[in-house]
Formats: sequence, C-alpha cells, structure tokens
Amino acid sequence: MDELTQGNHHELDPLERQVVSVFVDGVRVLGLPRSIGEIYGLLFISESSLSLDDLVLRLGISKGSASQGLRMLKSLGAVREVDGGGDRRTYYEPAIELKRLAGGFIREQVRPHLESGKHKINVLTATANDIEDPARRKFLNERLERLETWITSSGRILPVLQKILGQ
Amino acid sequence: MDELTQGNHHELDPLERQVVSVFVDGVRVLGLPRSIGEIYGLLFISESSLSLDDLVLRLGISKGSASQGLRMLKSLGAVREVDGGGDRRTYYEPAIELKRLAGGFIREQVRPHLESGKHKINVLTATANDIEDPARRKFLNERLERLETWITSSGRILPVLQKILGQ
DNA sequence: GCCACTGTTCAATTTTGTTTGAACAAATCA
DNA sequence: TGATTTGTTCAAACAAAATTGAACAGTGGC
Repeated sequence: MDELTQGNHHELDPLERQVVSVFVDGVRVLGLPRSIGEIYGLLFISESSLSLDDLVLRLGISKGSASQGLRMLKSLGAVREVDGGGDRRTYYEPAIELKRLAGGFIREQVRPHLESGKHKINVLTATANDIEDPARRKFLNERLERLETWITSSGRILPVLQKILGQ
Repeated sequence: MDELTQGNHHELDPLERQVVSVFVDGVRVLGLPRSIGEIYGLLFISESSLSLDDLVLRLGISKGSASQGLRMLKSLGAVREVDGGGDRRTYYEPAIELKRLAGGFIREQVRPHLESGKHKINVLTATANDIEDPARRKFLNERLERLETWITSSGRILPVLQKILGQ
C-alpha cells in the first residue's frame, strides 16, 4: 500500500483528535451514537474525501460501525458520496452548511416524533370523552388540549429554525 | 391508610398509562431518562398534587428514582412544590406552560453545551495557528471558523424559540 | 431523648443502546 | 468461472446509563 495514493492511515494527530472529540460531544447532545460524531468529525477536518476503510483505519472502529454510521449520516444528509481516486471504493465528504444539517435532523429525528405524538393525543382525546365523571372529563380535556397546543407550537418553530440557521 | 385523604394508590388506569407513555416517549427525544417522563406525565394528568410516595406507589418506581427525578424536574422548572394536606410531605404540581418548560430545558441542557463548545473551539483555533503547513493551516482555520458560526447561529435561535413557545 | 417519618445518596444491579466481527451479498477483475 | 475487493447485516459482546434498595441524614412529635 502506497501512502501517496492511498492516503494517511496512521492514528489521528492531536488536533484531529480534539476536533473529533468536539463532534462526539456534539452528537451526544443530539442523542446520536458516538461513532456518528467520530466519522463526521474526521470528515470535517479532512481536506480530501475518505472511504469507508479510511475511516476504519484512522478511527480504529469496526467496518460494521463505519458502515452503519455512514448510512445514518447519509440519511441525515450530513455526508455525500463523491467519486474518489481511480479505485472502486465510495468516497465521502461532509455537508458543512448548518441549514442542511439541521434540516436533515429535523426531517429524520424531530418531525416523526411530532407526528406520532399528535396521533397519540388524538387517540387519547377520544378515550377521554368516554370518561363518566364530568369533572374528570373536563379536566382531562383541558390538559389534552394543552398538549395539542404544545405540539402545534413546536411544529411552528421548525420553519423558523431552518430560516435562522440558513444564514 | 384512608383513600379519601391519602389519595389513590392503585396502579394507573389505562388512560393514565397512555398519557404517561406519551411523556416517556417525549422525554426520550430530549435525551432525558424515562423516569422523568413517568413522573411528569403522572403529575400532568393528576388533578391534585402528589407527594414523592404517591409517585413511588402509583408508578411502581423506587424512592431513589422518584427523588432523583423530582430533583431534575425541579432544576428544569418543570414542577413546583406546593403545600399539600396536613402532613409534612412535600407535594408537587407540574408547570404546564410550554414557555417555562422550554426555558428550563434550554437553560439547563442546551446553553451549557453551547458555552463549552465555544470554548473548545477557541482552544482549537489557537492550536491550529501553530500548524506549519500554510495550506493545511488555512483549511483548518476555515473549518473552525465555520464551526464558530454554527455555534453563533444556534445561540441566536434560543430567544426566538422562547418567543414562539411563549404563546 | 427516642421513635417514626420523609427524603437523599450512592454502590450494586439491571436495562438499554452501541459496537464488534464473522458470515454474507454484490460487484469487478482476470 | 473463480478469486478478490467492497460494503452490509445481525447476533453476540460490550459499554454506558438508569434504576434499585439499603444505609443514612434531617425533622418533627411525644
């Protein structure tokens, strides 16, 4: 294997390690696995695109992790495939526009929960109307209505978010 | 023990279980432990305030969990203490204004991460300026600058969030 | 002062979620 | 066609995080 054409397969240098660790912390806040942060972080400070086994070799993670991590990053729109050197590997580059990253996260991780929440509350509201005791029924309806306004407000936020982040 | 004065210590009825499960799912999205969702959820559909051992008995969780969960909910401003019956227990009620809940979450869980992120990036930027290779240094500075704008944009969002949620 | 009650702490346990690695599929090459 | 390379899948191993429960501290009643 030739370093000039195959890239650098040593362990990370100290600066790279620090940057990766920033991303590892960052994705933990978002509730994503550490490997996602490692992979995205390394792509983020790498000038050239990297292949799956670049990631395996440089981060010291398994092929399985790298494969699953890249799949999730692709679904989030956080990495894109590029055609790399003359070989038949797939190479990856990070998407670095915050707007795009936030958009992917909202689409994949936030919206589905809001939708399913809205649905569950509708079911609950129907159930609550079968309650005998009128005082209890009234109370439950008030609370469930409030829950609904929470979801509505949250939904209103998302476009605003995307607008602000797109700058 | 008298049910009329001490409250209902049976297991949850189906509707209560469903509501609690909505909150359990909700807090998981936010990266908080399930017990937080259980406790807040039960308070949310309970007409009267509840004591620590009401929570223990009705949710079937340990005293330790209930105590730690209430501590976190207090720090988030998601519950408030009220003086209950004639006994010397502390009773709790949920805060149900989305504005307040979001504010607490942002203050306790979001801002600290943004701050520490900003700090780490400053450290990194200093390190990057020691890099010999000018091309590499330039690239790193560009990327770190971008990271900084991410944090800045994210910070700008928080007040907007609070404004929209406060309606 | 002693007992009963309420709530906290934290080491041990349990649960949940992530990573690994071996088996496999698909694609390319010779 | 068979050998090689690239990447995926998923059950098992592992790691991280939450929960338990027993010991403890504080408080009030008697």
